[in-house]
Amino acid sequence: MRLSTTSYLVLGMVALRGPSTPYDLKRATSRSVGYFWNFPHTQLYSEPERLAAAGLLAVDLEDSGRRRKTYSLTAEGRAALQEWLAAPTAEHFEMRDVAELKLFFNEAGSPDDDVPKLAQEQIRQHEERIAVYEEMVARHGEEGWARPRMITLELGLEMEHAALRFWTALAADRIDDLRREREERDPR
Amino acid sequence: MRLSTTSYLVLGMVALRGPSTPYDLKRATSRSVGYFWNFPHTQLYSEPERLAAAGLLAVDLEDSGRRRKTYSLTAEGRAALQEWLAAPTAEHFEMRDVAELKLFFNEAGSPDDDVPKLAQEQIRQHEERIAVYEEMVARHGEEGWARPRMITLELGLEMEHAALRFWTALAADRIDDLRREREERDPR
DNA sequence: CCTACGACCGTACGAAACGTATGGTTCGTT
DNA sequence: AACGAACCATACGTTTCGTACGGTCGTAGG
Repeated sequence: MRLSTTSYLVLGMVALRGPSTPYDLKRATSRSVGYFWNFPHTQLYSEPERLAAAGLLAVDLEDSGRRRKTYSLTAEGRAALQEWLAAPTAEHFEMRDVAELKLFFNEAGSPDDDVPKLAQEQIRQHEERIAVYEEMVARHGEEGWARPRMITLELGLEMEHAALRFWTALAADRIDDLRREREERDPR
Repeated sequence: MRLSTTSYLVLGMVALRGPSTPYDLKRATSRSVGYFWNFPHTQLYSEPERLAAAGLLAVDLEDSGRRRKTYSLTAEGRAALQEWLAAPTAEHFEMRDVAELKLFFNEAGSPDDDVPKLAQEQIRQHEERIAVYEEMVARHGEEGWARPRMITLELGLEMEHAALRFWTALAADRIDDLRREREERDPR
């Protein structure tokens, strides 16, 4: 069976947390690995099933109430995970940034300049995300998270600051442009 | 009909370039907007068809040889694009970074430390991408590309540098760690 | 010319991912 | 005990994905 990156995400999560239900994974991923590997939560129900069918996870199902399924790592699962971790990674990260797209197409048809609004909102987004990350750094620092997991927050922060710098500078530029235009129309 | 971001990407591209075939779009996007909105090239054959059916693009098909279809923007298409450009953008960018995932899961099961290799390769990737972007800045500067399109390159560069800084520092840290371990085992 | 070959171009198709919408479960409150 | 809010699980129709194949064109050598 063909394993996707999301498959390994599931294996990795179960490896880190021990036996987990899909909902456990959902909560755990939504505030960690979900930030740099985007996916819909329904994958966390279907994917473990596939992995169990392939013998990489073991299922333990509770037959009353919520009918929770608890998945745990098999030896094969652990081996597959390690193999993936050890394998070379040629991929560059992939991005999907609507705001940047809009910026790119900006004067393609828009008579009025939508960029300042766009920049404003992006600045808000990135500041908010930075706050989230910093809060996590503080909290998990206390909790003594393992190094590799802490460190990914640093990368997140670097990226966010880069984006924030960009949109901030862009907004400033636009304001300068506008002032300059105004001065040209009506000098002094 | 429901328009996706990719739909607007197509509309935007046709708006910028004028009448285009899917293959034109493929070449044009692969070295520009494709860097911050990832998608498979087959979309550039199916999506314009959908847009044409919705009246947002007009088709002109050549009936011999390659049976090329040339799409151009209709008034409705232009209106849809402008509406989208003017609409507020709440989204934060989305990322998919395999390397970061591997870093996150690192000691989850790996007896040997795969991080230095991982970092090494990521450094290579990002340096390469930076070179590509800088080459584009130089070339398109001469060609007099419009401002908004030039400026997205800046964001790309900011992001790449952020990632590069991160992986470089990480690699340096690891080397320090290893030296420290070695010294502890065999002081002096 | 004519043919062969490599690069260019287009699309079909099966598999996977997506995301919404729905319905059941649990728990705390009154 | 009845209710409501938050919690949890999944079904299902739609879209996206990516590979793999087949046709077309330029060109270079015969």
